[in-house]
Amino acid sequence: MRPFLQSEVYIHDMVKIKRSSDFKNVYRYGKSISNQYIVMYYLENNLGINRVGFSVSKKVGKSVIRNRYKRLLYENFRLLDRDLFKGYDIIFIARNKIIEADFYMVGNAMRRLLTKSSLYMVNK
RNA sequence: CGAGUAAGCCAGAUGGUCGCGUACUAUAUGUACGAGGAAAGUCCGAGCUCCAUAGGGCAAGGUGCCGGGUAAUACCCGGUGGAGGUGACUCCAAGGAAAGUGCAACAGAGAUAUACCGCCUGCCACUUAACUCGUUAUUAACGAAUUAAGCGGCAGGUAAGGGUGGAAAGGCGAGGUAAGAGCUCACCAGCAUCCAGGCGACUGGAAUGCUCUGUAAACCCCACCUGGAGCAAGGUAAAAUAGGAGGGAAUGAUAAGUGGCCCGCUUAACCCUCGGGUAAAACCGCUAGAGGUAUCAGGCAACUGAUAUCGUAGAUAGAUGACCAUCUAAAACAGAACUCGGCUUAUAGACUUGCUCGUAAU
RNA sequence: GGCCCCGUGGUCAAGUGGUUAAGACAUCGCCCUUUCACGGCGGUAACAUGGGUUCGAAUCCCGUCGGGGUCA
Repeated sequence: MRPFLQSEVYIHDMVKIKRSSDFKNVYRYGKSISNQYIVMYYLENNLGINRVGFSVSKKVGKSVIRNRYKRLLYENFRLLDRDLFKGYDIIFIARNKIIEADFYMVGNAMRRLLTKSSLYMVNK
């Protein structure tokens, strides 16, 4: 795994998972949790920061649709990231039913998953 | 006013808060720029890169009225012919079936030539009728010959008519004939030759000759075009047990490049020497290009030329989003991935212009 | 992103212009059996889609849609 120095990390920067091996690692060893719109995988990474990846299957729609829901997932995660415990790799996978949801419904679904997985600092 | 037809244009805007990619700098509360008309399908054509500076032959594939435009095209423009529409106008893979081969199910007598029915002629047999002759005889009977009609058979002529079929030997009329037939004639249709016009497709005209099924998005013939692969090409640095560099041997046989085959070309192996520890990433290619806009000139037009002016994405888990306010309600199809020219397909709503037809008024 | 292949009943599939689209499994009904299975008889059910060529198209040509493979 690539060395990642602590000094490069800014507090509110979003770090994305880019390597195929990282994705496979999370899928293989991480825990999964889901609801009707989203599937979430998460795994401790011992880096002190959160890294996030998004995946939208071709079955969801054409490229415009897929890009839009990736952005909606990204934007919602960006708004929630500051209230999360740090040190996890998280992957969100959109399910087919997500095309029925708008921005707020995606955000609520994501918040419920993060609360259920105890990553969300509710009391802050 | 209504209906229609053709062409063009836009593809939410403005403001605020948070956020993303690239470039730059004075390095931070920074500045600038940041998806489409189809970015799509990947159907054509090119640039570019590698393989011979892309070579020869066969095969295979594509295009297919004519002329022009273009880097090129299967695209575009103008024309010809055909089809549709009252019209504006639209559509057409539109060479050759008279070079040859194949196929044409079922139906039908017969499918590229036929003779089933029918019509006509001749011969034979039978029946009937008429008339004549002979024998017996009162009418009448029998026999023979001739003629006519009918039915049947045989031989021949015919392609008018029948009914099938997508298609049946050019159409229709008259003459003609035993019956018929382009057999002959008039008109019409088509083909060949000729003359005139046009760069040409083709158009017009007279005479002579001829009458030919369809199918080439069946094989084929003719004319023209096409070498293969694709930015995951390819290169730089780095690099192994498989990769690289240098030198030698060999010019046979083998393998690879070469992705239809053969020839040709290039490289490799076989030996010796050098150097070297990572597994999937980094960088280049990567955006200024057959570019856009305006004016003038040429051209019916597509387009071309000159001048001026503009600066316009470059990601690599892949950059444009979220929310609020106003515009009546912000919504259609849809996301660059090397680039460009076309085609095809998808598309809410809004706008502009030309033309045609109908109705009414003047 | 590039390149290529394939779509025939519920499933597997034959069919390369011509009569009603072959067959197997599955399914439905009847018979057989005390019942089930096996077996026998019969039925339902399809050329992805839109055009074109042709007298005639699952087949030939073009477009669209869907599915799959491959290339570092």
